[in-house]
Amino acid sequence: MTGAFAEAQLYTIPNVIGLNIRASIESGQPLTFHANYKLDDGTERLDYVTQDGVIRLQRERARPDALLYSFAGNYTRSSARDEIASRFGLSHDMRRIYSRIRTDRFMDNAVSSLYGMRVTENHPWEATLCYLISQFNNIKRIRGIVRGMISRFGDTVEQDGIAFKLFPSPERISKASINELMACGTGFRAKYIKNTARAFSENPGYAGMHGTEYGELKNRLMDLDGVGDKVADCILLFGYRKHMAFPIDVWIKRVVEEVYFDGRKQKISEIHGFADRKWGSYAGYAQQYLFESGRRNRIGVRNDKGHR
DNA sequence: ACCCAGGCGGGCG
DNA sequence: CGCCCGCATGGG
Repeated sequence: MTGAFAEAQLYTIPNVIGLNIRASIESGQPLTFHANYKLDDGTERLDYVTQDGVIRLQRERARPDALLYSFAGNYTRSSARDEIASRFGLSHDMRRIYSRIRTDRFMDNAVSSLYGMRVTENHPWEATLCYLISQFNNIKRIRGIVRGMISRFGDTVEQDGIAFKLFPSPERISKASINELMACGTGFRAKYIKNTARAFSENPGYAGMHGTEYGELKNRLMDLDGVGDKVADCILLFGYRKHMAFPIDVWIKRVVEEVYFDGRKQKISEIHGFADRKWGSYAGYAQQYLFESGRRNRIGVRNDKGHR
């Protein structure tokens, strides 16, 4: 895909201060599963597809506050810029967010080491498909499955004689057979994916429920096949900009128990209550720093002798 | 061989 | 409600 952009015109988004692209796309968010990131000789390059087209970003070491971009597919110069600005949360008030989540030494450290990492804003269907696949799975394999689904089921777009596969639509996924879905490595999740894709394609309203209140939207999402408490919170946080959502997976559970409860086991409901009291409407941002910091430092992971 | 992975649905008490 | 179990698949 990279070569196709060699002669494409680059546009500029100026005054982007303190965006950590790498941490934002390597921290288990939807772009982790299908974006391509490279750092060569001080230049960062990133490309990813949506249902609408292809986005390519570039940033040079000598101009760290300028995001350069190009696009293909159905994007225009301004719609591509809007996609990038929302995707990377360029309007997020990071000073306020950091002042609310730097509640203790661990969070202070996490913010320092991951400074500039954003909670990205992704399309609801994209987030839903990614986190349906994520359940009882690992990040490397999730990447393979999501990429496989893009190459098998994504619409083809041509630009300057080069073909691209876009992010697959719920319509196309709902029409795939269970066997076709299994062939991508989805395993027991194939039925969830097919049923939930059908729900999205039969009810286009799912794509535009950003205004619905958190609790009500969570209930709606948990009606979908394969969407439980954790996947719903991921969709709310990464797909609907609900920054109070606090997805609790095995990593978050371990980190919270280790850092805040001296290693004592806590119920999921207790951790939800703790996060809500401690970080409130910024809990989702706190979660993202807890998750990535805990994962990088393997907080609470036991070795083969059963010791910590 | 064994363990684990950004969990969930169904069945049971 | 809460708890427990099976679940596809591949990597360490």
